[in-house]
Amino acid sequence: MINRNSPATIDDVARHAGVSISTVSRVLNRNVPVSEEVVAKVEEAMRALRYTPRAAARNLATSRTNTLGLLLAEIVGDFFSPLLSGIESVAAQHGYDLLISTAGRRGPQNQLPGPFHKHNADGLLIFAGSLSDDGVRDTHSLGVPMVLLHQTPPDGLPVPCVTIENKAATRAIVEHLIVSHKRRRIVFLTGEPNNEDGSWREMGYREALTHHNIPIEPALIAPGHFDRHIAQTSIEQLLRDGIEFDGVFAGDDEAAVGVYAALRNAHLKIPDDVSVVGFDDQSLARVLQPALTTVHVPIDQVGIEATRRLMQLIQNEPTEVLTLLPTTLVIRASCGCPE
Amino acid sequence: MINRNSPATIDDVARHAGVSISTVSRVLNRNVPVSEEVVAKVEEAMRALRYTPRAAARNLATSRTNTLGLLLAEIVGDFFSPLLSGIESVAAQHGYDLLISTAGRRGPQNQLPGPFHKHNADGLLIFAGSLSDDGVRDTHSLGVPMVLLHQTPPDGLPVPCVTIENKAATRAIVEHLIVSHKRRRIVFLTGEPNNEDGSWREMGYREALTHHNIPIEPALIAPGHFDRHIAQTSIEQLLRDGIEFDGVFAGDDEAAVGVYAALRNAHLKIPDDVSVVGFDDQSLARVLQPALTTVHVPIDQVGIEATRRLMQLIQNEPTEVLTLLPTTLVIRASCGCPE
DNA sequence: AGCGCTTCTGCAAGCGCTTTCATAGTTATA
DNA sequence: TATAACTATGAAAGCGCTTGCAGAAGCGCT
Repeated sequence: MINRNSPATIDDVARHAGVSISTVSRVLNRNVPVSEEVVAKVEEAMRALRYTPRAAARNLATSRTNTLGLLLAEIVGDFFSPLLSGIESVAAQHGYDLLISTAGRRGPQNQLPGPFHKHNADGLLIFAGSLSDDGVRDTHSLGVPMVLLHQTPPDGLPVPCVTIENKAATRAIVEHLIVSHKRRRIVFLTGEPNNEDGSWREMGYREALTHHNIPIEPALIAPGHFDRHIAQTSIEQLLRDGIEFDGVFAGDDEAAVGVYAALRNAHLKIPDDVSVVGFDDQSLARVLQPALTTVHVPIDQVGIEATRRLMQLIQNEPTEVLTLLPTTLVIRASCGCPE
Repeated sequence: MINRNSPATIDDVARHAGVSISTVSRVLNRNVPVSEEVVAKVEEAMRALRYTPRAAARNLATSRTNTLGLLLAEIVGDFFSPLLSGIESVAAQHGYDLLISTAGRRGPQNQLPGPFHKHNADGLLIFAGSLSDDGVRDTHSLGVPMVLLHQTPPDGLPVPCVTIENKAATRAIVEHLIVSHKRRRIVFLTGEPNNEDGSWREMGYREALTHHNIPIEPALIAPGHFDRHIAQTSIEQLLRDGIEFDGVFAGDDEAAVGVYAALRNAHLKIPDDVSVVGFDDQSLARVLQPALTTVHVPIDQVGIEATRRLMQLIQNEPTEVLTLLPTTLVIRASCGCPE
């Protein structure tokens, strides 16, 4: 075997097999008939030379990258693995690779990060909080196929968006507290200011209260930011301020952990003294004692659906602009129901 | 603005700025002096045409991809986010993008998956369970820079490996059970058969027992596979078989969740009746009641160190073959210590 | 003015592949 | 048997960028 320094190219294979490079290319792509005999020869040559085509060259020639870009705010939490695994599976199914990048702690960017500059990925998946409205507008105007996750496009731009049903589920879980457990003073822990999921959940909360003629009390609305420490601090503050409450909608499960801690430190019993509910149905919801009543979010489906939409976009097929995935109530014990 | 269908190329920029494409390239790369005046003209042109260079063309010309490949068995669990976030941060620092692929449920592969075929990434990070020993040998012989995570290379191949200290930490936590809590019949839940972390932990367990003259009882060693359901089933089986024990090393925190569930169902008190300890210090360790005594694993550091090693390899700098990251005992309440 | 330097810029040759077009070889049809 | 109609293959022109080489200025010297 001729072990040259640099890896084999299509030329080497062609020479070894005694055919032209066009033929090798055709064996590689199988888009045009090639005789059995030649295929065998070429494949043998490829094996002998340990040939693998170089992606860059194909990309340049075809002006396609077979790569999807995933842009995230940051890589954290229970959320992330199922989302990514959903995305990866669909991308792989379609023969696409996945390039990942984060906006990091700098917050939403106006510019796409380097890896995703135009034509370095065939399409983009943009997760909430990673690209500003201006950035979305800009990228869209460049004609890059993209879909937004957990974030709606600005100005009604026709950019597909995949997210989950927040409002009705929140309303349902809060009404469960009101109707089944006779709670009247229910704390609402907010998401971060610009978080759309959080805003919708707050609307659901308000609807539930209003529908049952319970006045909305600003003192019961405190920051949670989907963070256990912030949530814990908020609850401790309410307790210290002597504000009474008999229920808590934590914003999400992660925040519920903080609520549990604050309540435990104050020697308050869940659910006897206070009902607590979360949102997301993360794997820790089952682990908490008492088990957390929450809303199940099909986060892997978000990844799957978003990637499907993106594939359609790339293939110029029509696709829905808004995909709202259903969420479902998961009653466990923290609301007061028997386990 | 001339809005042609296809995006601007370096030629368009050169024409617009009245210079040659070489000059544009040099402005792009800043590797050769270019006069201020020309730089300004070119940058203006790039802005006007919304030019962004095409990665494929650069890659082809330079025969570098500026991309790192990350190969995983599957994307699951608490493990994954910090690992990836560590990797991503170092890669980004060095100007590298991250391409992700999973071996999926098919288990370790002999072949690299498509995206990573030679020269489609400048280097590879291979996580335990994603590439077989043959695959590692093969890829290494191709001269692809690579580092292994949580997996040692076969045949003492000089492939850098980054993993964590398992044995001493396991021995320490088991000895803690023996010495501080007078446990004598300690269950060991294993990892999956070929998991190296699991094997080292088992050695640490055996050492601890032997050192304290406690006979090793095969009946106390059962499968845990770092999975809460398998762990729960194993504990339930032991209980059903009437095998007595006063302590459990669960293998990892995830398995500890299953142990908690089994014990709770059997109305056994942790830590009064049985001490339970885990490994990893996942975020749920603090959430369990009682809080889980475990071993802290710096998983983000594994990602960071591995990526650093890979960068050194790519730059032909010398690098360590084995990096063993330290783990530390985290005493909480599940062993019997006061919280 | 002429010389050698140094700086900056342009020319042109690739990088490794795909793909159009033309051609040689085969088979079917009249 | 001549002709049309395919079929499998090859030649060659790109895809958009980098970079070695050479040439053109500009500079300080002699």
